[in-house]
Amino acid sequence: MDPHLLRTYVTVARLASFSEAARDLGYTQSAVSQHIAALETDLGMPLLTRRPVAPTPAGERLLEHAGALLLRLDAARADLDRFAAAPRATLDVAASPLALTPRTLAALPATGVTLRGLSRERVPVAVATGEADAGLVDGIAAPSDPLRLTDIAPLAATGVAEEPLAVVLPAHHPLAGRPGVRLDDLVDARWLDAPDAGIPLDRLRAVHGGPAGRGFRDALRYEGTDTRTLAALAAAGHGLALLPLPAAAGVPGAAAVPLVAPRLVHRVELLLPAGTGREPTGPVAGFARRLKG
Amino acid sequence: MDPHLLRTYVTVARLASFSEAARDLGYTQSAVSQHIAALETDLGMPLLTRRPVAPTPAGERLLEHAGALLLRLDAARADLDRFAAAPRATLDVAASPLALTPRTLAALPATGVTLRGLSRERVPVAVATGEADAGLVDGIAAPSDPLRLTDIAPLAATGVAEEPLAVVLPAHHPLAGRPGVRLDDLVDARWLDAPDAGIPLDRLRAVHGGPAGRGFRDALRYEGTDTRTLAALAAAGHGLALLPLPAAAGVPGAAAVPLVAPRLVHRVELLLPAGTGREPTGPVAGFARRLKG
DNA sequence: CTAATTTACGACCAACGTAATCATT
DNA sequence: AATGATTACGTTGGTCGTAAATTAG
Repeated sequence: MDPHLLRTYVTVARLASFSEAARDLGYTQSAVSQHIAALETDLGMPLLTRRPVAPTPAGERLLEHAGALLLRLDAARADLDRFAAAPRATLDVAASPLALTPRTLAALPATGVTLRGLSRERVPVAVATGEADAGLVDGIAAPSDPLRLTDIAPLAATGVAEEPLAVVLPAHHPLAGRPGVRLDDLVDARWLDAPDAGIPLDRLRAVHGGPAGRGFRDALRYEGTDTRTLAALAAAGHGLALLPLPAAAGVPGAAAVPLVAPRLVHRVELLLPAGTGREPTGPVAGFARRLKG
Repeated sequence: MDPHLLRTYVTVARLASFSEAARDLGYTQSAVSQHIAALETDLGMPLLTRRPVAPTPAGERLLEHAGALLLRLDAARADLDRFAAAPRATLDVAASPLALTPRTLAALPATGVTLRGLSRERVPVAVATGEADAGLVDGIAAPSDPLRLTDIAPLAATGVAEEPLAVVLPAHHPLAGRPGVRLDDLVDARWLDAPDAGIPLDRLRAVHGGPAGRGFRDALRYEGTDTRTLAALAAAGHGLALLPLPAAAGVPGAAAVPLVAPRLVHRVELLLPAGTGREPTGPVAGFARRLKG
């Protein structure tokens, strides 16, 4: 269970080839073979089938563990490096698309900022591994409830914004004129599945019916990150979309109907590296202060 | 950042001595010294002060990471071992004290059960590291909200019981006759701090006022795990206690007043190792089925 | 037959122990 | 002075690369 062996293993599994992995890692193919053999001996079970190279069921299981493990390892090193490093003059912010509201954008310093748009899952990773100094993630939750983030490393999360949710539907939709809509009424509707631009459908199913929750069939899947495109798709009748009310309002040809039940909000949280140490300094501190204050 | 070095490091930090750590780990003191030196060189900063041996600020930070890392490592190995192991004939259940309700106890098989009482934090660890086949944890949460557990490894959590909460107070207390009580009314009261037997005070502060929440001063700290003792302390006027209503009722000399605001419940969850693999078999499966069904 | 993994073997490096040295109380 | 951490150094075991053997498509 040496991290080196694990890193080799995940690379082999990802590339589905010993030789490719060797090239990728700067090893010889023989070394890779020995790594895998060592792991399989250590754990007492085969992890990969050869020709074609694919993880066995046990190997699949190991992949989950190994990924998280290596991530934590990188996060730990990054955190310690950051601990000793000189205070930074610039600010790298990782943000999921819907986390960029007028309010969060206004809090960014005027100069020296790099803004990196990432998917929701990758924002905490970027902060933990030191690729970003701060993160902004969005998600849906009950009012004043924290977001459920996968905790890679100890990160401090602070809520910085909560806004109502709205369903975007074509202007001619029967529910378009209503002052509010219940999620129950839309279980059987066709939805747009846009995990990066909007709210992922499985989150909807989760907050609604639990894991066994059927419903919320997807009509069309949009893999981009542009909210306007998503709203346009909804306006064109390709399916319903769930967006924060401010983002949903003012789309031509579409109506934004606030979601009134269940009581959910769109929430944005600020992610900063860990906690027990001293307070952040420099641009990060200013950014955090403007967001919280 | 070799796990061996990390394990040595946490041991040295825990025992505050190179020689003691060496004895504990079966190394010579020289080897321990070299391990620490290697770590400090690798990370480029001192981690421990010598004479007395104590972690530096950076070392403190590393301790957090290292603990989680080593735990995950153990969990991964245990999970893989379990994957290959023959189906077990006995059942080891780890449970926090208040998770043992009549309902959960009734679901235990008649024979071949070992029940291990642990603190709330240690139950997930026991399941993840394979010390237990299943876990029962309790905590407070909003109705039908999952508990917030530290995720050591991928564990499947299922809610198995939710019951109202009640404040235990002396029979002569002014609020004793009331049909219900609000937490707001009790912020300034003296509370019993019994993290293992009852609800920890910081959880109360967290659900109430957030991290800065003052109030809920502790009058007496009880470190045992016996709920009857806790109730007796409350009856004797040593402070208030928060318990699940069934556990709080029927205590001589004490009144149990249901908590009506905020809307919180005492929740018990069943913890099973990971998910993506096949379904559990043997006694674990029966236990889980009886609890869920 | 060809492409790719495994095995054999030798060189090198890293890890540990013994023992001497150094530092702190 | 005594306790305890560090440094020096020799031995051992493990890791990697080269190259030959083997296997599967």
